[in-house]
Amino acid sequence: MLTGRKINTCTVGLDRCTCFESLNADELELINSNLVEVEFKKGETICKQGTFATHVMYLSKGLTKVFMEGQQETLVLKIIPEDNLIGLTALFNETNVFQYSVAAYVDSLVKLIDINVFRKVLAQNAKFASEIINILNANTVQTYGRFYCLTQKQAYGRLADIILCLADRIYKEKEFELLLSRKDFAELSGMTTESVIRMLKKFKDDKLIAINGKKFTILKYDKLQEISNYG
Amino acid sequence: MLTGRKINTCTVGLDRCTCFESLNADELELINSNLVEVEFKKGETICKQGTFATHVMYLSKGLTKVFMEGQQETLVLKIIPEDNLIGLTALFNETNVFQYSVAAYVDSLVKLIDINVFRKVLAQNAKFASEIINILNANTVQTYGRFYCLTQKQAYGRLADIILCLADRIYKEKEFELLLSRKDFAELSGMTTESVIRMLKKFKDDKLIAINGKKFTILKYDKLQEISNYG
DNA sequence: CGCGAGCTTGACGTTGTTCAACTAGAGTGG
DNA sequence: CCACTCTAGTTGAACAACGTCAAGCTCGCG
Repeated sequence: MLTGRKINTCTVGLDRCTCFESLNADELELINSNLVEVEFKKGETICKQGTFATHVMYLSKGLTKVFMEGQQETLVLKIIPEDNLIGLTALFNETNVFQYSVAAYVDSLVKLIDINVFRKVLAQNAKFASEIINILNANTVQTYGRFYCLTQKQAYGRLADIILCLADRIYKEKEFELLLSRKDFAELSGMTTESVIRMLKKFKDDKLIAINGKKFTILKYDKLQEISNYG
Repeated sequence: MLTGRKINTCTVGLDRCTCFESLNADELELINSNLVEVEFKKGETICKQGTFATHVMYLSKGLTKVFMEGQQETLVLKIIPEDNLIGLTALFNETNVFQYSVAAYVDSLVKLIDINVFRKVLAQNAKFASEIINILNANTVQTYGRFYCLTQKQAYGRLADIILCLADRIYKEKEFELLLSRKDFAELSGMTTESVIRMLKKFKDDKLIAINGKKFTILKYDKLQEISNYG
């Protein structure tokens, strides 16, 4: 049986990351003096699967996707909204290589923190380390949820899921301007562009949502929720 | 493009966990004096999704699966072999509740470590915390791999994958006695029992593997690898 | 010897993909 | 201001991969 909270596809990390609050002045200074802020345009790659990880990143503005690239298929692991850390997984691992790529869905601002500085602070501040463990665990739980959805739910359920997720956790409005192309949207829900379009149309015909170009409006939240739960 | 290492379904955590080596005598003593060892029979539930997490567990003997239970579907997140920690995800999270269940594939021995004691040691020993972060990250990377496989590869690829994984990482032999039922095996490869059987038969007919009841022998490792990569 | 759980097989259905064609809108250059 | 192109979006028909269902089989065990 399911636990109280429903499993959903929505993998967006924490609402915002507060871990830096446990650093003392010196540590903050150390981090800040080894930090560069970089702007990425919509669509640009922020980090590339297989490259050497030299920085931990903090997304101060924008929206990004974390994804794995295979021969032809790509899998979106999660989406990361503002005020979250990116690339923690590369912190400690044998290879020091990014296991995934990150790309900007919209114009984004990223702070690059030297990975060794980050490690140093981790090694000397157990409170901070605990916070990081906290973040990693929250991420893992989210990923498990998405994993479940993408493998066990069928397409209508996944689509309903993603729509609710975007409304609830990204835009925080029942009506929103989807910044993604149909292709990106399809990738995110783990299906083909054609399928997304057909299913969106079905939702539209059934009056569950209204679509006007890129503008989405959720009309029957409960019904979508039901579809998402049912599978 | 894929990075050098192939993505595979094999989610088995670290080969063995060495994190306790970074504890000092007092800390070890603290952990050990708050530790109970429990035996679980094959099939028994070690921890249940939705219950309150009171312990971190260490699997000293056996083989277990970590899985999420939905309405009817269940998803195996990973399998955990001997000498690995279980339930780290529950360490810090708002709800303190297990997001997944764990069950024994075979008779297993589990050490239960009081979660608060574990937290205490974490908070005072940054080196230990780093080790734990290391483990969490290794787990995450493994899970991402499995996530990719289960969503992007088709059934033959997944099956080939699992067989190779069991041979390489669990049994460490090209010939092994599968301890799982066909049903468990199907669940692990993310398909139905019937499909597993049909596909195993195909592999057998193609002389890629030999099957004798529960005994599996890999005949053409390279070919299986190819199928696993291709999808 | 007979029972039952797990295993195996076949026929059939469903879901979602693939492929190919068509449309609409956004820029571009004459 | 109008072709012209290019890309994203949309639609339909055919198809493939797996799942479902129902039936039979096997083997260990009482």
